[in-house]
Amino acid sequence: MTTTAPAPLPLAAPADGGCCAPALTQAVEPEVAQELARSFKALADPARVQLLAIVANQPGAEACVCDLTEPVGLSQPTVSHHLKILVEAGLLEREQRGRWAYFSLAPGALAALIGSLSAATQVNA
Amino acid sequence: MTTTAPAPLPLAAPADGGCCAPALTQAVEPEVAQELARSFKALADPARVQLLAIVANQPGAEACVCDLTEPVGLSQPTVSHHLKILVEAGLLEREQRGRWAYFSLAPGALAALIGSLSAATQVNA
DNA sequence: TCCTCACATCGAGAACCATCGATACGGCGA
DNA sequence: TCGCCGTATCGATGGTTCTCGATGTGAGGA
Repeated sequence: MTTTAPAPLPLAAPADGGCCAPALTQAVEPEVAQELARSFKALADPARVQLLAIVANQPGAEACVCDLTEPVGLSQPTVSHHLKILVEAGLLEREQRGRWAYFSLAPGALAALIGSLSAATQVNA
Repeated sequence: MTTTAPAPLPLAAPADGGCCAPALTQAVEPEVAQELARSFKALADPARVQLLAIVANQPGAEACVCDLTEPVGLSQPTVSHHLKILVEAGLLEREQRGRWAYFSLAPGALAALIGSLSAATQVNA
């Protein structure tokens, strides 16, 4: 499970810092940051953004690999590789139907990711 | 400007595809996808997510480099490097005050990014 | 004026990632 | 059963990025 729940985001205790401000030692748990970064890494490639958008805009919001190879202009193994990354990030879902593999948006995954990001960067002055 | 406006997201004309579905040739302009990926790449590192969260949670929502080096556990040049990437992505703003450099969240940048992502992946069946 | 401090830049080394051709796997029709 | 077709996996390669120590730069204070 890559897209973890938003979580309470526990703030670490502030320490009397150094030069200019007290500065809290941590704002988010390193694990949370790593999890967020892992999800964003899945979106950090133009091809994967395109794949996600194409799948979302397909009638029925699903597509098989043969529909995706041509639009992104990449070879079939490369597209398969990107799709695997998106599935592992929890952003896409894969369904084998006959000899075709259909990919669809994982419902709520993007919303959860956005929620976690918003929670982590919410200003509490 | 890295975080471009959400844009109308023009859908390309569908072409009679191959095996399973008609398949539109493109769902987002390659430029838009590249721009989105560029922004997400800035968030695709745990250190940068932590930096963003720490800055956001500082009193006044701003911090200088010396406040950030220790919490993320990286050397000062590395932190400076990450901060530069975040600034270039439009997520942070830098203000030189005396001999300290203060970093703060760029207002609206994250919201714009989320908006673009949502627009690109919105299902229009 | 000189020294100190905060930060940025440089150069190098290691790790990671995107991409491809070749190939393996599994379902389906003949 | 055999061959075909759609996908996934493998191995290699070139480019990117993360990280550090060393060094440069510019502002403040003595």
